[in-house]
Parts: sequence; structure tokens; C-alpha cells
Amino acid sequence: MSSGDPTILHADLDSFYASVEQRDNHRLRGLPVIVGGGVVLAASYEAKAFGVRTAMSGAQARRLCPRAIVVPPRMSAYAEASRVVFQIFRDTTPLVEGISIDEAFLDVGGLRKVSGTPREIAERLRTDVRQQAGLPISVGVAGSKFLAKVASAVAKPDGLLVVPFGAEIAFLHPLPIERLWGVGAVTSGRLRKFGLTTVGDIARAGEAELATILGRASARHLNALAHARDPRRVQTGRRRRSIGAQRAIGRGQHARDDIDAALLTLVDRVARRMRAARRTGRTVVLRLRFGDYTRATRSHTVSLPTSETAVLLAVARSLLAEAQQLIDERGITLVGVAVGNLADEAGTQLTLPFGTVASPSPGQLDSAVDSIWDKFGKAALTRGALLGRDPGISVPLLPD
DNA sequence: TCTGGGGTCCTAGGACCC
DNA sequence: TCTGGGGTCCTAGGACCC
Repeated sequence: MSSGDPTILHADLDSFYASVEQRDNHRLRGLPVIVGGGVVLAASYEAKAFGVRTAMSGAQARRLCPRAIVVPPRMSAYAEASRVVFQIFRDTTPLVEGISIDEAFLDVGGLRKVSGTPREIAERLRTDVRQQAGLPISVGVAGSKFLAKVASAVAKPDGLLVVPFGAEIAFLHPLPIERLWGVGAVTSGRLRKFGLTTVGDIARAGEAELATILGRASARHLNALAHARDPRRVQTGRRRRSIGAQRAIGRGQHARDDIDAALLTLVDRVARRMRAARRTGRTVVLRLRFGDYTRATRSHTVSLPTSETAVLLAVARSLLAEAQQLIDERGITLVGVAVGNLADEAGTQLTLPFGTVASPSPGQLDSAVDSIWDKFGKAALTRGALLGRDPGISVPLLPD
């Protein structure tokens, strides 16, 4: 690490969704394109020139750029494009760590004899993605993940930037604090109040002073990054830790039946995705957002992992009942369901009257059932759930 | 013209166990 | 009986990222 070239690449597709749209429809090329209606999911560089940004409300975006062409998202097209690009990544090096649908870290150490210098590899990668996927991609090359990521951001659009060993501090310190990983709106506001505006300011402030502003953990984290210290290696085979779905449902009154129908749709979508990925989970999280934009979560952990719609739905419904008072008071505008504590699908599936629970051994059946019963109340279950008569449980499962 | 739909990680308190 | 320390798990909230 002390000699030679830095070997960590951060590859990041430019305005990914918008670029796919421009690739697939030549009439959109060279024009300001916005993907997404209510909120901007992606904006082409032509739209960004007008100040349009990701996550901006659609109304604000159209005000800034009235001539922008707004197209609805085509998630399956983006997923397919991502698949093609990630295959190019894996053809480049086996050490690929995917971060999201459109970015990844690649470690090209040890490939010099086969593939050339990291810069040459990065240039070829950009050419391959352009030719094979038809998409622009920016690449940062540095000695750490953090610096590589900053470098790719600085290189955008459609660029390549290498931060050589020894040049890290000079590169990093003039940058605004918002470039630091973990500095969002809240943290940047706090830091700026204390006159800290550049990464160099953070480095000079020192950990102790930072701790008085942000707390110990954040202080340690930011201080390390500001000194370009980031020992994390590129990790292959990282696995997803939760699977979820959510839906905004607008203001105004929502009948309980409508909320319940939304919940069913979400649970069904999540459970289906879990089964497709052959994953099971133990913790069900209900996410809510209210009319005043406050949020709340309720969660429950069952003893055995499952991907069964009926089981997950039963838990989600009990969580919704728990939160009913909040909903009545504040009005609900978003409902989401996520399943965490993920495990691989178990070998044994125990079929219960109200669904199937994955179990490593039949002896654990009781605890699995108990954990769900506890949440429901025994009375409700014995009243009919186990016989499939409780309308709260016997919802017909949609076919896969 | 108020605010998608995915995720990650961290913190803190409480329960529980040894 | 009282006090204490350490560890894990669960729950809820919050900040942040793309």
C-alpha cells in the first residue's frame, strides 16, 4: 500500500435512470429529462443545469425547468441495465462490492501484469460500459473506498479521476464538508454553525472539539475521514439485511379497510421478493408517516424465520393495531413494511393452519406459534384464526 | 404546488441471563 | 440478601445514502 498506485475503484453511473431513458429513446438525447413525477428520481445533466436535483419535488423541478421532459420510471429496464454493467465489473476483477443499483467498489490490486495500471483498467472499464451498456460512467481511483467515492463524484460527469498516494490531503481538504460520508443536512447545519465549512476545517478542529458538537462516535468517524483514514476493504458477497416496500397514500381520511388493503399489497410484495431471493426473516417492521410528517416505526420479532405471506401479514396487522391511536390522532400519509433479521431459507417448512413457518426442527414449532400468538392474543386466535375463519388472517394469498 | 421508494448504520434503554 | 459487571437481544428513533 505504501508503494505503487492506489487500486480501489469507485464506479458510479451518471444520472443512471435518466441516462437509460436517453439511451432507449433518441428523442430524449441532449434534452432535459426528469424521471419520476411527484418527486425527481433522476435528472439528466441537461436538467441539472437548470438546478434540478434528485429527491426534489416534481413541482419545484418543473418550475426550474419548464421544458423538461418528464418520463415515468421503468424499474425493470434499470435493473436489466444494472445487470449488464455489473457483469462488466465482474469481468474486470473478482473483487466487486455492489453499493446500489448504479455504483460499486472494485479492487484491482494484483491485476497489473494481466490488465495494466489501475488507471488503464479504469479507462477500459469506462469504454466497456459505454460500448456494451450504452451508458456514461464516472470512476474514481484512490487508496481507500472513501477517497475513491469522493473522486468519482468530483470526476462527474463521464469522467475519471485518480488520487495518487501522497496527494490525498491536498485533494480532500479544500472540499466542502458535505462531501464527507455521513454528513447530511442536519450534521452539515451543525458544523457550519461552528464555522466548519471544509474538510480541512474538520481535520484541524480535532476529534475532541467535534465530539462536543456531534457526539463521540460521529466525531471519531468524521475526524478519520477528514484525515483520509479509511481502512475498510472492498468486500465481496455482502448480503442485503432487510427487504421492504412502502407506499405514500396521500393526505385526508383513509378508511381502516383501505389502510389494511395497502398493507396486504405491501406484505405480499415483500414476501414474494423474499421467496424469490430464497430468504426468510424474523423481524417485521411497520413504518408510518403522518400528516404532520412525523414518523413512527413498530416492530416485532418472531422466533423462527419465515417468508410466508400469511404469517408476515398477521404480524404486520397486529403492529398496525398497536399504532392505531397514532393514526387516528395524526392521520396517515405513508405505510411501509420491511422484514429484517434475514436468514437463508430453511430446509424444513412446517405448515401451520394459517401459514408456513421455516423451522430447523419440528421441536421448535411451539415457540414459533407462541411468538405469533403472543402478539395476537390467544383469544383472537382460538376464536377462528386457526380454523381459517378469521377475516384478519384468512386473506387469500395472491398467486406467485 | 410541501415529500418516492428503496436501503444502511448508529444509539439508547430495557429485559434477561450468567 | 445485596451489589455489581458483562453480554446479547429486542425495540424505537434518527440520520443518511442513492
